[in-house]
Amino acid sequence: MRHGLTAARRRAALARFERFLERRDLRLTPARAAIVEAALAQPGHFPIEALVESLRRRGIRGSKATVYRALPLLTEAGILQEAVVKGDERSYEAAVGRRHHDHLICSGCGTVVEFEYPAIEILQREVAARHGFELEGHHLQLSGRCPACRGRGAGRGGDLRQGLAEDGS
Amino acid sequence: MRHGLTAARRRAALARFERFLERRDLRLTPARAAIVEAALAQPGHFPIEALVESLRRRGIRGSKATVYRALPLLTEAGILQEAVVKGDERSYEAAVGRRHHDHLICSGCGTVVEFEYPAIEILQREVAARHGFELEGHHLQLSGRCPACRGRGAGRGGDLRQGLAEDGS
DNA sequence: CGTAATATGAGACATGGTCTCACTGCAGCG
DNA sequence: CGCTGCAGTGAGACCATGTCTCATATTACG
Ligand SMILES: [Mn+2]
Ligand SMILES: [Mn+2]
Ligand SMILES: [Zn+2]
Ligand SMILES: [Zn+2]
Repeated sequence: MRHGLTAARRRAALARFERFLERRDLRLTPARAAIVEAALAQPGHFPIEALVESLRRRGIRGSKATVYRALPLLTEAGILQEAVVKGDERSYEAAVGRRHHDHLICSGCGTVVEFEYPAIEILQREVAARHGFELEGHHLQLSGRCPACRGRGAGRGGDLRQGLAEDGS
Repeated sequence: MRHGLTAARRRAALARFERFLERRDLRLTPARAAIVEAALAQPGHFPIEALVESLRRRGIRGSKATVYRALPLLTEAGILQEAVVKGDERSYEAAVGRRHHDHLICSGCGTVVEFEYPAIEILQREVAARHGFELEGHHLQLSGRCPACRGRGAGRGGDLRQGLAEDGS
């Protein structure tokens, strides 16, 4: 029933988005709806460019500008969340049926591991409170050498570019 | 004796850098030394561009390329540390006589508050270990509304960040 | 010195992301 | 039903940060 599930997810996301937009006096236009769908259809972590590409492939018009304009909305609506920041390019991931989590990245092969650690989240809120801040968000990204890369030790983070091992789904 | 102090700091940094470079079979060239000095002379958090600018102003030649090439070295040597990532631009800060810390940024006015919270650091190591990673570094950046901006309750009320309550499957 | 390895500098280049602006489609009005 | 006002859109010009190239300059060292 993999399909029924994603359909449900999509519906849920659209509903949520609609509510969000209404609160903001914005409209759920065809373009925005298409972006939501395409976003949810992306696998695991995806770079923005992939989303734009995807829209274009689906024949649906969708310009870079529109996508970039929509992203903050989707994020604030809780449909997407920023995932990994690698150098200059940010990647996102769906956030609808998922619990919040952060990322651990291998500096050797690029593998990304997700982790969920409530204790850390709590301490973050604690820190913010201690400074009188109202916490809105955070970005936590650990980096190190994965088991595999540690084994083959040696070569200075070599250049085994892109281990798209990811995880996603 | 503000001056004696910075001088000492500078000497310490240079010594440390030299040791580091030696271990790596690299040389402490005039350019690299100048960059170290200029870096330590920067105030608080500074964007890379400011460092380049500073070198140029001191009459010392120092090309963008050289600075960018040196930055990872200074960082690994523990003389600088990446500070805040705001949009596309990274800023650094001196790390010599300082303890490691992370940042809390106000989304309203941009104010940056530093905090040190050992418990979080420990948990991070815990997470890495749990996944068999050898932790090399991390980036933690909280964002929220500072006391001042909260008071002035200005716009942007909306988005109450999604809590942990979720689920959908 | 002489020579090879290393480092530097100026600027060309790549690239993610933002801005501009003409245009479109639709809600509200007469 | 035509207007009209305006949020929204799309194509691409534009911008800024950071990377690469390659000719030149230093350095180590026999
Ligand atoms: Mn993730
Ligand atoms: Mn700091
Ligand atoms: Zn790895
Ligand atoms: Zn503030």
